[in-house]
Amino acid sequence: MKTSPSSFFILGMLQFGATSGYAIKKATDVSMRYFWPTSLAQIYPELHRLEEQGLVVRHDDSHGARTRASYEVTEKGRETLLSWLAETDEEQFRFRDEGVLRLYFADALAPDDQIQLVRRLRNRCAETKSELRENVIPLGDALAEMTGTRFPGTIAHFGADVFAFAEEWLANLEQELEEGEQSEPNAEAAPDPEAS
Amino acid sequence: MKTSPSSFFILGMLQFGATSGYAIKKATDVSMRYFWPTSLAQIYPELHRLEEQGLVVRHDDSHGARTRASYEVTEKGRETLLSWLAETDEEQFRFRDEGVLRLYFADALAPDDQIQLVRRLRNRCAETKSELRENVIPLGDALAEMTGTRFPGTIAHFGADVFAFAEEWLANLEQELEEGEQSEPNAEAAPDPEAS
DNA sequence: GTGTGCATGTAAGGAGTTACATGATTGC
DNA sequence: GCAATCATGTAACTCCTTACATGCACAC
Repeated sequence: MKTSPSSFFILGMLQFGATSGYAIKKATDVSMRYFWPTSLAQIYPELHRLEEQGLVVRHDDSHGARTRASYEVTEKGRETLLSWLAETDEEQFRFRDEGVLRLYFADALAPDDQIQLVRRLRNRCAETKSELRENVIPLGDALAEMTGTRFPGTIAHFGADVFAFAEEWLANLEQELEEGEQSEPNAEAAPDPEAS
Repeated sequence: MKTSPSSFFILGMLQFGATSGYAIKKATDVSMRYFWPTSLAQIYPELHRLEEQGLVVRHDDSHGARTRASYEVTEKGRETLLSWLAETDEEQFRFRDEGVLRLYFADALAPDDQIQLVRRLRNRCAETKSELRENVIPLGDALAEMTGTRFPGTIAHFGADVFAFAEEWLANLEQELEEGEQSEPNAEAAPDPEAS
């Protein structure tokens, strides 16, 4: 069984202080929802695999009749995580999004539907941006102030700013499409927003 | 068998003029590599499924002893594609990237290694941006001029601009980390670049 | 007493990848 | 003659999701 990015994700979350599978899921839903969504059905088997590999040890943390496991990262686990963090062969960005795929084929739509589609994509960017600004960034900033752990907040800022940029870009595209429709029904391809 | 985004991708590429599975793969490698990468092992079975569903018809286009299939989108296929394009329930953005995950856990690294990591991520953004500007955008622009099909070019511009933005953002972060390391070895969390 | 949240798991299946397997044609 | 490209597929495997299954604890 290979050690995949998901394994490192679990390992990293444990080192950040989440002790149980359930706790990892809770923490992820708040701060990593947009960057590394995960499910309990993936976390639990992964924890078992990490234990088999000796990267974590499992302690029993049951309260009365309610079972609870608490995991601890071993020295080997810490080393493994560190060497993964320092890996120098960064893979290519890949970014599979259904909305972008739709936009790619948008020439098949009527001009009005094209505008609708762009508007929906823009709204989606705006929602994600707002969610990050309102709920995730404050948490990240608080974490940085309390514990000095700053990168979770950095990621939240990064995401919010990128989504804000995408939102603006799509707003420009939307306006262009609207103008094209109004004034020149058979307009030729106008320059794209922020063309380089 | 459900009609997934990948099915629509194949369907859309056929309507754009790619006639065979191999041709779809070639076209994808050029223009959609960063947005919807795919493999032949996915394309061929998908084409068979689309045929079973009556969304495409297969013609034999063999040249002598070399077999070649040529697919044509049916009326039903066109309708299915259009109704997918016009769907109004846009799913949440999700964006799973190993590099971003590393950055999330970067607090575990020494300051110098943090800078190295950010630099690698920035370079990766820069490479993707350049590849899009130099190779993909010209193709998209040419397509728009020759056939009026403009959105493939729009996607290329969008991608290039977003990656350029991310590159700049990471450059700012890198500079901040460098300054923090030089002047204040025990610096508290500095404000993130372009903080909102 | 009932719903919400805590807590841990398994089963089934879809989506996507790499590796394997085969063979024709074209250009050097 | 040989390599690269055209062309089509299958097998095995990983990764990830949804749905299923179970049960405790606490607040209202």
